[in-house]
Amino acid sequence: MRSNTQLNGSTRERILGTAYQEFRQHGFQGGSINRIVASAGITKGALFHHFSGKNELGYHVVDEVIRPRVEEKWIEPLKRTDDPIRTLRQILYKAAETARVDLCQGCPLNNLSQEMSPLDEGFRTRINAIYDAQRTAIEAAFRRGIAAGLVRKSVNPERAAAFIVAALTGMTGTAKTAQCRELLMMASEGLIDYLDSLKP
Amino acid sequence: MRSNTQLNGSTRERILGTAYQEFRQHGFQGGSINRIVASAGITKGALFHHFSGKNELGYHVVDEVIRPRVEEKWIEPLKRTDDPIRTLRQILYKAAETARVDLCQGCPLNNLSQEMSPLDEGFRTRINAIYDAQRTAIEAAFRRGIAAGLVRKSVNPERAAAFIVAALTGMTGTAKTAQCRELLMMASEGLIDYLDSLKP
DNA sequence: CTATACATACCAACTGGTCGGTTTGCAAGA
DNA sequence: TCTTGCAAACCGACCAGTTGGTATGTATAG
Repeated sequence: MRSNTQLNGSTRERILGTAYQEFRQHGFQGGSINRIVASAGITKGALFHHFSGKNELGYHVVDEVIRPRVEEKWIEPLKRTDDPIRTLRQILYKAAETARVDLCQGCPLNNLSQEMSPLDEGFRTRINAIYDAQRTAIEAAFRRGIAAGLVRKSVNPERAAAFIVAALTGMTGTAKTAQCRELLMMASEGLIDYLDSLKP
Repeated sequence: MRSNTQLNGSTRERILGTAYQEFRQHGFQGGSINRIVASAGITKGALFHHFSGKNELGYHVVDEVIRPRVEEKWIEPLKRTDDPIRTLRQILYKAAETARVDLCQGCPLNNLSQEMSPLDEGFRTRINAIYDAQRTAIEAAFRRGIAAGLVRKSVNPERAAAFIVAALTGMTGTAKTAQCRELLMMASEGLIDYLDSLKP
C-alpha cells in the first residue's frame, strides 16, 4: 500500500507543502515539527529521513516552495517587458485581487525574511537571493524602458529597483498589520504615483 | 541593601529593558522568559509578580519601550513642521547615521509587527496604533505643507502618508535582509526622489 | 541481499507558568 | 523610639507539556 505516497504527491512534497503552511501560519520558530508530521499524516521518521533538521527543512521550503511562487508572480512578468511601469502596474492590480488571503498572513517571504534574517545566515542568504533576483529584474526592465523611450533618461534604474522592492514589501507588511484592504489600495496608489513620476 | 533595585532603575523597568532586547534579538516567540530573568539578574517570581504572562510582558514592551522611541524619532519632528518633505529628509539622514546597529536587527517595531500581527490581536492593535499615529502625523504635516505652499495641491495627503510609512518599513526590512548599508542608502534616495516629486 | 523509505518508541532539554515561603518597606500605635 | 502589623516585592524549587532530534525496527522495491 504505497497509496497516498504516490497519489497525493511524494511524501517529500507533502512535507514541504505542509511545512510551508505551518511556517506561514506560526512563523519558523513558532512552527512545530510535531504539528507538521501530524497534519501531513506522516511520522517523524519520514520527515527526518528526507530532511536532516528543522533548519534544513526551512531552507528547502524557501528554495522549492516560496522562490518559484515569487518568481512566477513578481519576477517573470518583468523579464520580457520594455515598459516596466505598465508591467508593475499590472502586477500590482493582480496582487490586489488575491490580497484577501494574503492580507491576514502577509507575504510568506517577507514574514520569513523579517523573522529569520537576523538569526540564521542560511535563511538570510537564500531569502536575500530572491529579493536580489527581483531587484535585478526590475533594474533590467528599467534599462530597457529607458532605451525604449518609455522611462525618463534621468531615472537611476538601480535606485528605483531598490526603492520599489522595499516599498512593495513594506506595503504588504503594513497592510497585514492594519488588516485593512483600503490601506493596501491607498499605498498602492502612492506607488503608482511614484511610478508615473518616472515617465518621460 | 535595596542596592540595584533603585540604583539601576526599578525591577520593573529592568525587566522591560531586558525583555525588549531579548525580543529584539530572538523575536517574541523565540524569546525566552528564562533567559530574560537570567540576564536581568532577577527571578521568575519577580517577573510574574509584575507581569501576568509572556504576552502581557510583550504588550508592555510595545507600549512603554518601543512606542516612545518611535514617537521621539519618527513622529514628534513631524508634528510641528510645515515642510514635511524637508523634515522627512532630515529624519532619513539621522536614521541612516544610526543604521549601523539597526542594519543587523532591523526596526524592532517592524520585526514584532511582522511576527506577531497575524498571531495575536493584542499585539496587532498595539502595533498598528503606532503606525497609525505615524501615518496621521505625516498626513497632517502634508496638509500644512499644502497650505503653506510647500507641497503641490494635487497631492493626496492620506495616500502619501500610507505610501511613505510602507516604504520606510520596507526599506529597513530589505536592508536588514541584505545586511547592506548601500542598499539602504539607495532606497532612501529613491524615497527622496518620490518626496521631491511632490514639491510644487 | 541490500538500500531506501518509512514507523515507533523514546530522549534530554527547555518551555511558560505556579506556588508556598521569605524578605523588605512603611505606617500606625503605644 | 520601639514594636507590631501588613502588604508588596521577591525568591527558587517545582510542574506538566512541548520542543527538536535519535535509535531501533520493519517492510518493500530492485
